[in-house]
Amino acid sequence: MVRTPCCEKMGSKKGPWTPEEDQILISFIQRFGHGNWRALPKQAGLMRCGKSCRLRWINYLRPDIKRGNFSKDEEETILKLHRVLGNRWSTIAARLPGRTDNEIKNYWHSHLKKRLKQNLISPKQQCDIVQALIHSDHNSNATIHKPVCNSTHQGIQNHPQDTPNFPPKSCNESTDIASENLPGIEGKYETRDFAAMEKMNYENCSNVMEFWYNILMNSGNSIEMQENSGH
DNA sequence: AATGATTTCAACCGCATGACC
DNA sequence: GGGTCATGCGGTTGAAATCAT
Repeated sequence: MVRTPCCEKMGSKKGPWTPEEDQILISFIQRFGHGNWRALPKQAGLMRCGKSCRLRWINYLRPDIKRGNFSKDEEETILKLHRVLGNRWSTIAARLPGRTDNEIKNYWHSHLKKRLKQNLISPKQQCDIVQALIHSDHNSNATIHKPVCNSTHQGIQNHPQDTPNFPPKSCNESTDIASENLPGIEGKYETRDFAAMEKMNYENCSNVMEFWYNILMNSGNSIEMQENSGH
């Protein structure tokens, strides 16, 4: 399949945004919103492609962007979530209000990456993180985010791309699992999440906690665990 | 002060996915 | 069912800033 380019290559400006361009984009979005990014630059009178406008808005111009240094709490949150989720920056960003996936990704590569190797956590700690995720989701009515199946029995240390045979070849169809079939879990699953689920057999799990824990541990076996354990 | 090395981060690129026709 | 479009995501790049010598 031949894809058309996301924007006209000819005449589309690249490189750093000027304050004037920023102002045009902000004014336009404040007046008309951003229903169609592809059409936006033409309508707003910007010599940029829609993709560039979208990125500029999301990563820099949005009014709710929190700028400045990361707090200790934010740092810890990123570290913990990364252990569970891997390089799923947008999922991590969703839990840090005002921070963008790009910002977190940059911060990770420039500041936090070095700490990863010397800071592996135990399965018990992973379990704690999963509990925290689930409880925060229950409290906020947010969607439970899906960790990737890339852990080892030593604790999660690999990224998906570092994991051989991941995702499994047998799970290549894009299968959505409706929330009604997965009590306690909202939303759809990505293919690789389904792959993880297929591996550990969801039916063997008695609760959400166990389900996530099994995914994290990349285990085909059920484990004994009670939701809210330790409380 | 000069300069080369390293770090930071905004922006770009290519790919995946879902929606629509 | 297949093609196209629109969007979102993660990886990468490269210019600017900062640091070390």
